[in-house]
Formats: sequence, C-alpha cells, structure tokens
Amino acid sequence: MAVTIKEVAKAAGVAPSTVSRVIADHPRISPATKKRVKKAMKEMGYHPNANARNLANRSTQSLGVVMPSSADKALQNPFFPEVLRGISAVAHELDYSMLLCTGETDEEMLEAVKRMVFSNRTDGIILLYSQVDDPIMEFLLEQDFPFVIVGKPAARVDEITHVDNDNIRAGKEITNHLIGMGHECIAFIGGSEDRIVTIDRMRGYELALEEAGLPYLDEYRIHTEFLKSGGRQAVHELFALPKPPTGIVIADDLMSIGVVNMLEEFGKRVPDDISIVSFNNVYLSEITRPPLTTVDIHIHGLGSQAAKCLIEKVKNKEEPSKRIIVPFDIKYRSSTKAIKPQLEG
Amino acid sequence: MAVTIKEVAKAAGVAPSTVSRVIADHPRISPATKKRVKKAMKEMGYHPNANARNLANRSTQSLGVVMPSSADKALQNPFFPEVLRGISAVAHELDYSMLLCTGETDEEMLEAVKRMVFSNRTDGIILLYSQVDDPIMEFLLEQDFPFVIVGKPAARVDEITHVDNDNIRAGKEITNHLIGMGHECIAFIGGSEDRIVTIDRMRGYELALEEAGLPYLDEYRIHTEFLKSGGRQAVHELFALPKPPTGIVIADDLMSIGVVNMLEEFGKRVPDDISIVSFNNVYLSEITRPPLTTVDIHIHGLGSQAAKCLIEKVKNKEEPSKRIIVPFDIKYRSSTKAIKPQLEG
DNA sequence: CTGAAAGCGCTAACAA
DNA sequence: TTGTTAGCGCTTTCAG
Repeated sequence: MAVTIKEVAKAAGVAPSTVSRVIADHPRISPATKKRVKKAMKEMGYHPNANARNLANRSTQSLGVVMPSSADKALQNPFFPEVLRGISAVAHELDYSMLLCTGETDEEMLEAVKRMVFSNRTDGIILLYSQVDDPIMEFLLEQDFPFVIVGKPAARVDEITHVDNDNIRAGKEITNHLIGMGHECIAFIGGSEDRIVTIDRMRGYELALEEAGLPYLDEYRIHTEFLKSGGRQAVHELFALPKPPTGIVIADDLMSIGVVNMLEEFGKRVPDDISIVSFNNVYLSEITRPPLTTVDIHIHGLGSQAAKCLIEKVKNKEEPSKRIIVPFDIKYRSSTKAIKPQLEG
Repeated sequence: MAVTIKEVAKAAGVAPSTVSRVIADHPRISPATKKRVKKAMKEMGYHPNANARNLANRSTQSLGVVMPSSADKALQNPFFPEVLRGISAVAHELDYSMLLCTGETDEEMLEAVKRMVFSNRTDGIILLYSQVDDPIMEFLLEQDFPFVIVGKPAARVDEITHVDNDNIRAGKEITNHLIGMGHECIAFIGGSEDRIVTIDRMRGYELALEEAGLPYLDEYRIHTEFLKSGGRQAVHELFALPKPPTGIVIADDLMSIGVVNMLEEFGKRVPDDISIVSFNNVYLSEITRPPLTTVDIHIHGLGSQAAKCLIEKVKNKEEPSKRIIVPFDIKYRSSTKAIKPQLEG
C-alpha cells in the first residue's frame, strides 16, 4: 500500500489537513512547516491518490475525448493522432488526463459516453468530429454536460463552444488558387455530406466558383464514403462529361492520395493533365507523389485550443460559449499547374 | 448533485450496503429486494460514482496507454488509431476506460507515466512500442507495475508480457516472396535501429537471403529516421551501387509510400523497374499506387490481445508473463513483379 | 438475507 | 497559521 497523507502528517508532526494545504499550495501556511512537510513527502515518496482527491473535490481532472465511430476507414486518418497530441499537450500541462473513447457503432459510442458521464469519470468532453443529428451531442446538451467540438456544430452554433478552421474561407482560397492558375472546370470530391467539415469546404468551393463566374455543375460534385468501389466509378464519370474538369478540390489529403492514383489509372497525370488541391496537410501529403498543395489547418492547434476551452469551461460553468477559429495557411506544392491555353477547334 | 446510493437505499427501503450488493450482483440477496432496488435505481436514474467505487476498491478500472514520443513524425502513422481501436474494443467490453498518454519528449512522457502510476490513476499500462533502454519500461519494471508491450521487449523477453507478431518470420516470408520472383539483389529500408520491430524485420530479411545463398551487403541496408532529407540521399546511393537492388523490403507501409515516390523521381518505376514489399497493411497501402504487397500484421488484434493480457494481469498479480504471437498474413498486391531474366553482356 | 458501522485517502469548513 | 472534524460515495466486514 502506498504512503498516505496521514503517515506524512505524522512523520512531519502536523495534521493531515496541513499536509493537504501544502499539496494545494495554500497561501496561509508558514514557510517552516511547508518545508518540513515537503521534506517528509519527498523522503517517504508520497504521491496523493487521485481517486481520493477527486472524490473529495467532486472532480476528476480528466478530459474525455470521443473519436468518431470506427465503422469507416476514416479513423485511420493521421488527423487523429495529431489532434490527440494537441489535446495532450495542454492537458498534460494543466495536469489533466485524457480518457479516450471510441466504438465500432454509433450506439456503442453513445453508450460509452453515457457511462463516462454518469459514472463521473470525466469533467468534460471533446468531440473530434461534428455531424448532423449527432446523438452524442444531443445527449451532452440534454445533460448540460461541458463539452467542446473540434469542428463546427450542425446547429445552435452560438450556443456550443467549438474550435474550428474557417473552412468556408479555406475552401474558397484553395479553389481560388486553382482559378488563379487558369482553371475553369473544377470539381469537388468530399466525404459524407453529414459531416459539417465537408459541407463547409464545399461551400467555399462554390463561393469561389460563383464569384469567378465559373460553372458549378452538380456533376462536378462527388461525395463518396471513402473511395474504393463507389469512388472509382464516380471519378470515372467525371471524365465522361462533355467538359471534364481540369482541377479538383478534395476535402481531405487521404482522399487525395486515392484520387491521384485512380486518376493515373485512367491515364490522367497530376498535375500535367489535372490539378489537385486538398486539406489538412498531414505528413503524408509531403511525401506523396506529387507532393500535395493543401490547406494546412494546424491540426495540433485545433487540439490544444479545444483542450484549453474545455478546461476553462469545466472550471467555470458560467464560461460563455465560444467559437475559436484556428488560422490556416496554404502549402503550395506540386499537385497543381497553370492550365495550358486551349487551342480552339 | 447526482443521486447517491443512500438515496436509492432510502427509496427502496433498504440499507446502502444492500444496494451495493445489488450493484455488485452479489449472490446472497433475495430476488424480491433485488428487484425492488433495481427498480428504484432505474427510476431515480442512479449511476454509481466511479471515483467512490474505485477509492473503496483500491482500483481504477482503467488502462493507461502510452504512445511513443511525438518527436518524430512516425506518430502520424495510422497504426496508432488502429491499435487504439483494438484496445478500446476489449476495454469497453470489460468495462475499463482508456487513459491516453503521450508527450513531445521522452522525459515528458516518463513524467506523465510516473504521474499516472503514482497517483493511482490506472491499474496497468500498455506500451505501444518497444525500444532498447526504454526508461519508461525500466520504471515500470522497477515499480513492479503491471504492463504489457505491443511489440517485443529488448531484453528479458521471458519476463515481460508482450503481444507481437513473429516479425522475424514475417520478414523472412515477405523477402522470400521477392526471392521467389527471381530477385537476387534485395535491399532493406527501415527506421531507427533502436526499435525492436525494425531489428526483427531486418533479421528475417537477412535469414531469407542467407538461406537462399544471396548476398546481403551492408550497402543494401538503410536506416532512416523518416525519409525526407537523409532518406533521399540514401536511396539515391542505392542505385549508384555496382549491383543496384531490384527489390526492396521496407519496414513500414508509410515509409514505402515515400520510397516509391523517391524512386519514381529517380526514374525508377514500381514494380516494373523495382519491386517493393512492406509491413502493416494500413488502409493506405490499398489505395496507393501501386497498391502495396505487404504483411498484414492484424493491428487490431495486437491491440485487443494486449488489452486482454493486461486486464488478466491486473486482476491477478500472479498471472505468469506471456508472449502472445498474433498471426500475420501477406496481402499480395501489385508492387512486385517477377524479374526479367537478365541478358548477359 | 440484510443492516450498522468503519474506512478507502483526501479536502474543507470551523475552531482555536 | 494550524488542528479537529465531518464528510465525498461506495464497499465490506461483522453481527444479527
């Protein structure tokens, strides 16, 4: 059995409460006893028991992190380890621990979250995704349990604290990059339309086209769960169009890699025959061929900001809801190329 | 404040201890009261407080998971979300929660682990890596704290419970695949030589060459932290050799992607000019170009087995140390090609 | 089969 | 500035 506060107290010749005060770095305590107690703690190898502390404090000093259901392959996205690092950085600094939560199905996840909340295992929750009609979010809202979203809530945007990029603007800027290079037929490929991030990035794409007076055909937009089977077909159809695109905006680096490969299968070379831009700037996008021009969304920052907000919120229930926009920047690499002027006839 | 055991007891007209027994599904309790208590629990929306329980039980019902230091980019490897899923699956099933632990530097991580252990936040720890002279492992050993390794320990293999693939055999088999296709000059590219997994996979590679009576030159072996700068140079040198390789065994799918791209930069095409095989079978290896022939190490299984072993160990301190070998299989895709017979002179 | 009571290790009034 | 004393919410002897 580990050494307890009582034993330290006895050894230092003080009351347990005094030791407790030393631990909490209470102001009104004489330097002398403080020193003496600290010495005893060190000598005896004392470490406060988190459970006991938390029970007495009615807190847990831990943050729950919910990764999306692992049903889809998207979970293998390097985005996740990276946000986790961001969260971990500030959690660690502020002495919180991270409770991770995943599951195969949505029900399983909801159940896991409920357990975390009801059994008082966590002070607050970070949702690493945002989608329409998310039962987990609804549950949290209903319980009035502190949480923040990495991404943008599907509704009640002003009531829910979230950390996001300005994905609309990012979508617009990256599309403008293509437009600036002379592209006029630009397609969009994204994941599920339930994910807010997809919606926003596509919105930016649309705005850019609109402002430039370029056409945005329905046939230019593809939503595919995650490439493979269905995706291949869709991409193929893109090039059967009367005016096939010369540029594509893709909602995620990982998808880009798949698309680039499909394209080459169909005999299209990136960037010579077709230009590609995407989002996230995961490590992979640098080492792929060609290296991807992509929006660096500062994943780590998303995570650390989310953790910061959540902790503030946990500490102060009255903390107003916030919206933190993490800046992005564009990494220009070699997946795009200025379009060759088309010779008529 | 949430409803407590006392309130339930009062409502059901029994003592708190009786409620506690119902929660624990104690055998000696009359069906009548059991039913009555359950009803009250349900009606009042009672959920036991984990902290209080754990304090009384001196346990935490949670597993610590240590991801390697995020100093290197390797952390973005999709391997991690995937093991995490595996661990999560059994943790969830057995009603454990997962405490995640990372850090920028090795010292930071050691500190974080110490805190988890000393403050009694976790019952046991899973190490998601294995390297020589790992201070975290040494600490755990010293404290006699339950832990298991995903991978193979650098030393004291029989004393430390671990879950691993037979990486030596996997290395051998995948190399044999290349040999079987007529390749005679085969190189190896791996990460840090401190990582046991690299060592083992390379050992398998060596054994295969040896058995086949093929040369394995020092110049055929490259160890590079993670591609980029140094790696490019190294790969370049490979082809400056008098007998450049026609096949490469690469220790990780992610590295493969980088290597394939470098290769093509140098004008070598995979698999036409050079064949490539690697390890892990992360999702990416399917969608890359060409799709990679790779060893499927069953990442999910590694995670779930590790969690299972750890929980056994936590429940029973006397549990003997084990070595679980998760089977692998090879996914044959199109990054390899039988070698063209060389015409003399 | 059930209840009373002590205690897990710590914190936080309230006194002194 | 420090000690005393009640808990935090649950489990677990020990009686009955």
